[in-house]
Amino acid sequence: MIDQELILLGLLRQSPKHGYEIKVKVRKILSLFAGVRLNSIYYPLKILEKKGLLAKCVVKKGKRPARLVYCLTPKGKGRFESLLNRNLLDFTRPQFTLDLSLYFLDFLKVSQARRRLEKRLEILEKISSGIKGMLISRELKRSLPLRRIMEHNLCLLRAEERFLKSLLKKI
Amino acid sequence: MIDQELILLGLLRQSPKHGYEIKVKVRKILSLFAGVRLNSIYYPLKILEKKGLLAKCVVKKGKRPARLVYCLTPKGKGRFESLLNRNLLDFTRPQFTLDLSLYFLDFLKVSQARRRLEKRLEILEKISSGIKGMLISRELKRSLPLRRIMEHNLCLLRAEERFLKSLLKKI
DNA sequence: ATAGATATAGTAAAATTTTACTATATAATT
DNA sequence: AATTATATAGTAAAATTTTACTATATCTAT
Repeated sequence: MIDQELILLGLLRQSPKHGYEIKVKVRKILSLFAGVRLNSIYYPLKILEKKGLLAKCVVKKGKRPARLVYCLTPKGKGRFESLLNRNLLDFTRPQFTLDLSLYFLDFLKVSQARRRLEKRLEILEKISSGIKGMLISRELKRSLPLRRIMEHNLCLLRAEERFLKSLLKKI
Repeated sequence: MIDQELILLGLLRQSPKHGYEIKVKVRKILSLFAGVRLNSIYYPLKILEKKGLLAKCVVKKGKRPARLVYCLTPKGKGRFESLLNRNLLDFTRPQFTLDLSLYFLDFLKVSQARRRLEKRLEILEKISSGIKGMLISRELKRSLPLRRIMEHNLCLLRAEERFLKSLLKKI
C-alpha cells in the first residue's frame, strides 16, 4: 500500500484532481505499469486526508455543479518526495507469473509443458512488437516518462523471451 | 488471489501439509518469487475447504498431539492443473517499483535523481552477484525449478542494469 | 427532442487481509 | 534442571479492498 500512497500523492503532485479524474488516469495510464487496486479510491483518499497529506477544496467552474478537488498539502508534498526516494531504492523483486509456474512445472506432462511454454513465447513476441509499435506512436513521443517505461518493459520482455527459448531447449 | 490459490493448492499437490508447514515453506521458498500475503493462511484454507478443493485429516504420528493435515481432493487436483495452465498464459505485467519511480522522476532535481539511480544500479549489481553465488551453491544444485527461477531472475536483473546504465547516459 | 454515453461523487455491505495475540508441546542448550 | 527456541494451531478485532450499486448532470448523435 506504499505504492498506492505514492500513486495518489504523485497524481495530485502533478496537479489537483477530483476523484473521477484520478480513477480515469489510473485506468488509462498507471495501469500500464502499476498495480491498480483502485476500484474505489475514496477510502484511501479519506485516509490520506485524515493524515493531513491532502485537502479537499470545492471548486466551481462554468455551469457544472461544484466539484470536490483534492490537492496536496505541503506535508503531502514532503511525504511524496520521501516516498519517491524510498521507492527508488526499493528492491522487492517483481512477481513474475512465470516463476510460479516454473516452480510447479514438473506436475505437468512434459509435452503439455512444452506446448504451453511455446504458446507463451509466441504471445510474448506479439506483445513485444505491440510495444515496439507504441514506441513510435505519436502519443508516446509526447511523454518521456512513459516512453522510458515502455523501453524498460521491452527490455524485460526480450529477456523473458531469451530465457524461455533457452529453457525450451533444455526441456 | 488466483496466485494465492495456486500457491496453496500447489504446495498441497506436492504433499499433504499442516498449516504451519505451509507457512514455513512459503516464507523460506515461495517468498523468493511469489507475492506472499500469507500472514494468516487459515482463512484462505477455510475457503478452499468450503469449495471442496481440499480436506482436513487428523494425523497422529509419534507422541505428538494430533495434527491437522490438509490434503487435496480430486477436485482440488483438477483445479490446480487448470490454474497452473491458466497461469502459464497469464501476461499481467509484473510491477516494477522502478517504473513507478520513472513515471514521477521529473519531480526530483536532476542531480538527486542521478544519485539515486546510480545507487540503485550499485545495489542491483550486488544483488546480481549474490544470485550468481546462490546458483553455484549446494542447495540450488538440488532443486531444478528453483535454479531455473534464479536464472530467470538474474536474466532480468541484468536487463534492468543495462536499462539503468543507458538511462543514466541520457539524463 | 430524445436516447445513450460519459462525467461526477459517492455509499453500504460483503469479502479479505493484517495485526496482534493466545496456548501448548517438544527440542536444544547451558 | 531451567531456559530458550521452535513447532503447532489457531482466533478476535481492526483495517482495507471489492462488489455492486445509486444518482444526477452534461454531451453527442440521431
